[in-house]
Amino acid sequence: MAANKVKHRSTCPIARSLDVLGDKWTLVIMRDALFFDRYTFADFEHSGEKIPTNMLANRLKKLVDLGLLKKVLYQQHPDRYRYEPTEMGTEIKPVLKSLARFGEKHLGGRIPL
Amino acid sequence: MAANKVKHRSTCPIARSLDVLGDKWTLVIMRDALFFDRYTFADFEHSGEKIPTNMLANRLKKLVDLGLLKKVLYQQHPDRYRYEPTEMGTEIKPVLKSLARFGEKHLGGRIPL
DNA sequence: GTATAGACTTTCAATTTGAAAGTAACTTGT
DNA sequence: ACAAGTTACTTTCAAATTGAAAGTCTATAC
Repeated sequence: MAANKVKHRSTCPIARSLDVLGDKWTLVIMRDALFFDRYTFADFEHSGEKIPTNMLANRLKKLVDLGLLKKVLYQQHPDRYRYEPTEMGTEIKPVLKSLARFGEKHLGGRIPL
Repeated sequence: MAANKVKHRSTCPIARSLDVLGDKWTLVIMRDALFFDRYTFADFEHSGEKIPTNMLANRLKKLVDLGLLKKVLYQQHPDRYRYEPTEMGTEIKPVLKSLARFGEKHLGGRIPL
């Protein structure tokens, strides 16, 4: 499922963004990658949001297919990869920032730590 | 389920926003209410995204409970209500705009019409 | 050879979603 | 008066998704 193979329900750019980002986990993973320097599977797994590992694996694969994250080899024997934001991935920041503003103002959210 | 009764998975404002907005339909409804002057059940139903009516009813209720939309009587005998954005509801606009930007740039989205 | 680590994958029950049909309250046309 | 239409849902139920838990795989360390 590459970015250009995603099925979109309409031509609306908002609906299209929601087709790929509109769920409970995808943007939380991007938050970790973009703002909290989390890169490995275990990093994301222990981010504090209790994402199930099968969901995490599924979403990481989706994000790589979409081109928002890329796998980078960081160790051999055994080969291990980190997930890093791509150029396109960094463009999710404005979405996360607007969500953060809304959450801070209306949902009592405070940045962890 | 009033806004202050929503269960949040963490204190992170991004995760909290996603707890209430992170699905396929919620923000599409806010898009219609905020940018396309759609107000009635039928308006939302026929917005072109083919939202099932049970999902629409469920999400409208949730959005009213959260305080992002309010029901306004627009006709009597039978009583009929329109859904209008609240002050708080208008603060979703930055989220929608950032999603629209991303969708336009990377997902081939164009505003319908 | 036993244990540990990291990164998943599998299994399966429970929850959510969506397609379709049904209900309810009232108005309009004949 | 009665049938048909309008608006706004609600119900039903099968299919898809989610999530908790356990299992797998590859390799190093002791």
